[in-house]
Amino acid sequence: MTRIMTSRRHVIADDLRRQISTGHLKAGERLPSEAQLATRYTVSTPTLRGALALLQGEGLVEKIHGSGNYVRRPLRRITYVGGSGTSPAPPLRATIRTTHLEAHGDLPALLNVPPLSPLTEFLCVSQDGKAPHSMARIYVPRELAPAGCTSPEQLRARLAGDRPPLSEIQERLGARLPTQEESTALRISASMPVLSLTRVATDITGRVVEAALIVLPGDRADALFTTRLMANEGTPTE
Amino acid sequence: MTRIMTSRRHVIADDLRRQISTGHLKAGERLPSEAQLATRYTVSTPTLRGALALLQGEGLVEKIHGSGNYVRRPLRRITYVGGSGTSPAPPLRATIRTTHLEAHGDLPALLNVPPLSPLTEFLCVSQDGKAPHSMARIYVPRELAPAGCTSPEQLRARLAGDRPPLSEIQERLGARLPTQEESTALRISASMPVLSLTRVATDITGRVVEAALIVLPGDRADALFTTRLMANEGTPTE
DNA sequence: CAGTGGTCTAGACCACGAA
DNA sequence: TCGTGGTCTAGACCACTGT
Repeated sequence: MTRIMTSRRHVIADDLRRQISTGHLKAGERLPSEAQLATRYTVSTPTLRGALALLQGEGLVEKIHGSGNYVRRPLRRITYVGGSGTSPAPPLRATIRTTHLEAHGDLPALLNVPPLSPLTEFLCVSQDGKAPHSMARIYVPRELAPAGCTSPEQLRARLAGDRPPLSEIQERLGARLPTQEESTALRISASMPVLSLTRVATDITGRVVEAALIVLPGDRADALFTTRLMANEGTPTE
Repeated sequence: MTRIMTSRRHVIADDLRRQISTGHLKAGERLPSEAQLATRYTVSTPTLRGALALLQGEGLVEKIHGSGNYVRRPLRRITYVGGSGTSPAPPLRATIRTTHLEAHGDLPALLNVPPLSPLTEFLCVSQDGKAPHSMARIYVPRELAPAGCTSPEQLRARLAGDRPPLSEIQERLGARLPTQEESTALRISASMPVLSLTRVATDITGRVVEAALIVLPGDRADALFTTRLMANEGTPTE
């Protein structure tokens, strides 16, 4: 149908894509300046920038203002494993910032606490080498987060003791474009989708122990859920 | 930081967004032509189109080539419920096309069958009123899909009888931009992310009974997974 | 400072949709 | 056919990065 959609930027993008995939342009390498490329392809700069925007949207090229366009290094994929109540990827370094705040916005409903009740937030940015790989905000009722807890792992370990055990983990996933903050933190273009994950953990008393808002870059992350069915599946009557 | 990013298209987009949210521009209504809007805001057409592209990316505006820009109707959200082995949304009408083909590409690995083995594909596009809401390709080994089965539900019902019961459902989710086919079928812009879901159902003999590739539009769909934990959670020694 | 990308202009021409 | 959006040009000027 609309298959002959061969605008100039697509032709140029195809050519650059080929040069990248054949190793003619190597990972990390800087591309010629946009002006040079525009001359080479005999197009105007907006057209050439359109071609680069396509590649940027595919995660093949990273633009750095004032510096140039760079071929992105191939990225290790990460898989978020659902249902376990643990954060994205164990073997990654993470930068954690702890903040005390009061429940506002969606948080009271998420955590099932009154508005303005005290919470502790852990802002975690996990790294894989130099590249950021995920960003998470973890919220915990403050009384469950003893002072001195600087990471959710510490917290979980400390809570494992005399607290009622967890009973349910609910995870909601969506796809959207990143906020400006997210695209900066994850070093992705504003047009790269992110997998947005909201995880709520409830203990057997029905109390919400933790809510996590996790953002994973769409070009190198996915989420995996495995459900084992018991031998009682007769008619799944909704 | 880069908070003073007030380019013209952002100013224009903000103004149009406000007009939409205040009802000054009503849902379904056609916006003035791009030329008129460009004159009104005293910008060039590429700049105005940049503003519309922002709104389009947010799902507020739908462009129809040759016809105009329209305010999108507010959309009913749909939630895919994971772990149940059923397709997106029961109360929606679906258009189904059945095709016979041979396993190729990723399908042999997904279904754990030899390449070129016969499969049946169900292409399901579910509708909510006039708006498409999801798109799914469901693959079944052909010997499990008796002729006359024209829908996965029929199929499931027919298989419920003497077949070994299901034992595991694995669901992998990612966020990405739609293919051209998907953006057309789902009537979303090419820059609107989709939630991509791959579901594989295995029976207790280890045989893959069904693989489904499901695409949900990011602006009106999410996926929900609920995990009930048994009382054996000691130390998650991962 | 020089070089880079970011934004914008004021047109032009083409492709599509509806009457 | 005519009005719509889609693409493109050949510049201009601003903002950022690195030396």
